[in-house]
Parts: sequence; C-alpha cells; structure tokens
Amino acid sequence: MKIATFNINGIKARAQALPDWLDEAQPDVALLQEIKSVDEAFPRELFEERGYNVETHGQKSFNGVAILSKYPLEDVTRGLPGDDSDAQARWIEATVVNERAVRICGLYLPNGNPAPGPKYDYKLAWMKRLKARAQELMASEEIALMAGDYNVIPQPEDAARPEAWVEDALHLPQTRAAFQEIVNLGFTEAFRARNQAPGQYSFWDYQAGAWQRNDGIRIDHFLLTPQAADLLTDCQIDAHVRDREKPSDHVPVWIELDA
DNA sequence: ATGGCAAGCCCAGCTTGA
Repeated sequence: MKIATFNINGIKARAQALPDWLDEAQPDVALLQEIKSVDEAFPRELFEERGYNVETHGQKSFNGVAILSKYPLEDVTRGLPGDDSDAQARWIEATVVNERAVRICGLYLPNGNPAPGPKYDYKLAWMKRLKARAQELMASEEIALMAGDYNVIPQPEDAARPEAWVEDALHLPQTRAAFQEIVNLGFTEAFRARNQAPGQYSFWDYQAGAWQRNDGIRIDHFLLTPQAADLLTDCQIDAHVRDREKPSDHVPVWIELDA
C-alpha cells in the first residue's frame, strides 16, 4: 500500500498539478493539507473519476485536510481530540481497509510563528493533544500512522541553513523536544529510518530562488507505530514535483507498506 | 546586507504561511 502526504497550498491553485502527480505516482492513499476550501467547494469529482474515495475536513480560506483512498475508508473522524473550542481544520483520520486495516491520521500541525506569542502557545498546546492521541494509537497496538505537515524541523541536518531557523517556531528547542517526545513513545520516523542522506527536503520557500539553491527544510513526516513500521518497505520524497508549473511550496512524501 | 513569493478573499491590499 502506497501512502503519500502532500501539503498542496490550496486545492483551487493545484487543480492541475495535483491530479498530474496522482496519475504519475499512483498512491493508494493521499493525505492532503492546506486544501484552503470548505467541504462543499472541494472538487471531489477530480479524484472520484480517478477511483479515489474522498473525505475532507475543510475550512474557509485557511488550513483544511483531506484523505483520498482507492480502498474503502471506515470510521472517519474529524478534528484532533482534546479541545472542543479549536475551530481550525487540521486533523482527519480513517481506517483504510485492504489486506489489513490501517488506521491513518492526516495532520496539519500549526506553524507557530511568531515565537514567542499566542500562535506559538497554540502550536505547543496542539502538540500536547497530538501526543495524547499518539499514546492512544500506541496502546491500541494497531497498524497505524500519523502523517502530514508537522511544521517541525527535527534535526539541524533537516535544514539547508539551520542557522536561519534557530529563532523560528519550526526549529526552537521546545518544538523539537515536543516532537521527540512523541517519537519516543515508540514511533518510527519513516524517512530517517530508511535514508540518512543530508540535503533531503520537503519544503522550499517561493522566495529568493530557494528551490534552485536547494535551500529547503524537511517538515513533512510519517510516524509509524511498531506494527506499521514492521511493514515499511520504502520512503521517498518526490522532490521533482517542485520543478513543475505552478507548484506547491511543499512536495509529496510517500511510504510503501506491505499491507 | 537586504529582499526577493504565493494564495485566498466582498477584487485590493490585507492576512497568512514557513
């Protein structure tokens, strides 16, 4: 089962580039972030005509996540538990049923800039709720994963210019510690489990020719429970997509699970 | 040394992002 995550930075703006990549990469499941659309305006027919089941958790203008799956989706839930007052659409989960059932969580973790400040407080609070959900997944002993735009640069080698990020909410010690706490529950970070090479990124700013200079950061991640990690056979970043017409500032990251 | 882009929205300049 090929599972991808892709922060598309607006579904309307990616109406060409996203289907093009799906046709080429043929993921069985695609987790999308920043659809920037309400559910009613999401162009689900673009994906249904390609054989995908579509579940969205949208919001006007900002945020918004979705799951596309060639296999049936069951027990879909929307919103990260732990704060009923949180109106931001950043979390969706579903069980994908093929040979085995895989619990798949798609997430768009808050950016948190500027730090310190209320936006950073929201990021850290969200990460605390994420940890609670992660503990439940771990206790369930399911084949499960949490993937998406974490807005976390885990290690200095995950940035081309780590010195540019020292004061940034994506790379502050508290941010990295909160991410590491979740990994330490027993999750496998799929990309680094299979690839130790530096210079591997999933986001390049639109400004200053960042892509042309490979001035990127790696912030889109897969965290796998042990039951999922046992089935992991590959993890790659489709960086070439960044070179196309009207690209997102993120590129797809995908895993292959023997499931 | 600095700034440099893009998307969405009451369509024009603001907010947001990373």
